[in-house]
Amino acid sequence: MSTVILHRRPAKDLKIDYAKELNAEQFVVVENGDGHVLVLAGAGSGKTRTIVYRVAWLLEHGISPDRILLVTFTNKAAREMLTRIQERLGGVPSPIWGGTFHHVANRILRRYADRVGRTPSFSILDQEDSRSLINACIADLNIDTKQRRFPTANVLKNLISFSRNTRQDIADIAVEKLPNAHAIVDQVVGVARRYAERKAKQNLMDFDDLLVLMVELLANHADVRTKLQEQFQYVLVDEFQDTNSLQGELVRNLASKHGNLLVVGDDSQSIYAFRGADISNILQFPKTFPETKQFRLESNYRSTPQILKLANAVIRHNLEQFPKELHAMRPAGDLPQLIPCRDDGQEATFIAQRILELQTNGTAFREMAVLVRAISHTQALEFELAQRDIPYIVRGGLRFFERAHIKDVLAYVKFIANPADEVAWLRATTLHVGVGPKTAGELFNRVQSLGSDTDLKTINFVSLVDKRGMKGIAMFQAVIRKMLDTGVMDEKKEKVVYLPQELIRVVATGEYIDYLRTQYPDADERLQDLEQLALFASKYKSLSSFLSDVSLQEAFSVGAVSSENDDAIVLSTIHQAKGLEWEAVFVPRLVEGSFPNGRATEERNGIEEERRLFYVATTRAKTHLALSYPLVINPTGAMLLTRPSRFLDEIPSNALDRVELQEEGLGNWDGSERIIQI
DNA sequence: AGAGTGGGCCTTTTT
DNA sequence: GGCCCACTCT
Repeated sequence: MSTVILHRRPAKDLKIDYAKELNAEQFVVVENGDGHVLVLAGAGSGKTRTIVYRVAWLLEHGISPDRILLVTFTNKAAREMLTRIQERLGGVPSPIWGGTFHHVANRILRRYADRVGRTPSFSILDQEDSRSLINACIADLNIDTKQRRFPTANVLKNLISFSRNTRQDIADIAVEKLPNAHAIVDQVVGVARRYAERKAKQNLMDFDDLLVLMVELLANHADVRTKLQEQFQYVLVDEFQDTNSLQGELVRNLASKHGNLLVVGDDSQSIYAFRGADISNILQFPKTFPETKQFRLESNYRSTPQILKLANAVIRHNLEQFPKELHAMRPAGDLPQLIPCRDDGQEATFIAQRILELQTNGTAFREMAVLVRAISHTQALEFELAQRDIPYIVRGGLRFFERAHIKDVLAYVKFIANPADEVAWLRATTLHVGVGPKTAGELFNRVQSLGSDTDLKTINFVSLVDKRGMKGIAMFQAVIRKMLDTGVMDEKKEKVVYLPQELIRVVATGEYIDYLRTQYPDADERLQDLEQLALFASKYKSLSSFLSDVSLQEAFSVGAVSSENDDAIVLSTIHQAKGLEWEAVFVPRLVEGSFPNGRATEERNGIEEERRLFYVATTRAKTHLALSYPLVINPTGAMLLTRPSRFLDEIPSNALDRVELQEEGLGNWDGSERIIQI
């Protein structure tokens, strides 16, 4: 292990007075962040602040920005941190390597794609793309999906993904997770293999490939490994509790030359086990690196003591965790409320009224959030908010880049970027009348067999299909030709380059408009989305960086594109609320089956993860917290009686303010309840 | 045979 | 509200 000696400037040169701007716990970390460092940071303890100041400290001590790797859970978090650092230091000359694991891996893999069996123009599959490719593989292998209740592409995708992220054998995972596994395990393995082959052949990567191939790149190519290990003098990882085996391996590897690996996390907030997150990364860290310095951030600046008391009371029921105690630094506030409601409609009414009440008392809409276990739980509330003209933004669920029309247009663009991409081809061609999966697949194979060096412009697609598909394919080809016409030679006269914005324009101003109008009643709104897409694309000069960002940025959700600064309530899944905070937080639908989620309940350690989710949700609140549940829900038509969430039983009764809505009798609570007219 | 359409059914979380 | 499947049309 090599030791790095910093060239420390005298303290008077520093722009930031670290000791003054940080509390003692945080300052110790910033000052002693060299070597292997584990920071156990409770909710609201200034984790982000600590990382920001640590990076600023490194920069102020002469570390070059490009030698710092800052891995965060979302790209948004990385952007925010880098912005804050720049503000504090008045600009940073060259950029820091910051972003998600997938983002960083993508950036490196573009450079070394040939080492992992791809070319630099590889495309990235999102979950829907993977699903359709897996479906194609199932069809390829002539598997009878009906006879033995073969798992759907979605289930298979999750199995394959889980096995790769946890680095376990797909057959073992299948046996563990599928009821009838033994009869079909060979077929499952076959699909997984075929899927991998087709991705390689078509120059595609799914999200997991970014991590797997990155780890393989380091393992198998000593020159690349040496270069990267040399480069990254300091590696910092946020939300370490949610990293999986591959990600743990990746940072350990990258940091091994200089030995400066600082990880920050909170085991109580680990909520991604379903995607292979391995809590032992954080629990075993001190054992892996015996010289690890351990620090704790236990002062909570975010929430009132009442809110913390509630959160702590519930999380205490989890057995597997680091012992820790969060101290509230804020003065006392109101008790969190518990509101039983007749049904989800009344629950929505209550939340809407309470939102207006809070706003009247001076809390801005943007300072309020409704956090749900599943995005579908916002339905009744969305209806209510719309009726009352309360502005809201939905985070979670379908993202902007996953909407059908956006993906349609991007399919054309992806095909231009990577003509071997069959997924993109299938999507774009089958939009046309008379062209289905069969015609599209056969045509694709014919086009590919003409040779990869054949110019797309000169191939006549139409001559390769029979009558029925001709008209549609002719239209498709016309669009492709127009797109190819926008290409220009790059400065070095080596290859043709395309501007993403121009490619989008060609598609979105052509026959696709007619398709939209016949297909969707809200075609006009969708056309506006396409304009937003073109606007977003105008920031990019390179096709591959545009397409990478489209795939890897969690980005804005639907509707949030232009209203980033608007004053609106946030409706979000708890997963997407990670790391964020609001003055007022509502957690509705606290019934068994919804939260804790019914399926999670059956999984191993599922309840503990649900409880951590509850902990994350409640600790987002600064001042006001309202928990509610409907006594009846109406999912498909049949009324369903509910049972209140078990987490509510874990809260001491003196930690809650039980509210009775006075619209009709809601059962007999004791006389201590407050009554609210609704 | 393959494309298109209408009815029944379920709905976790994400890079 | 979206997805899968079965049925009908070309």
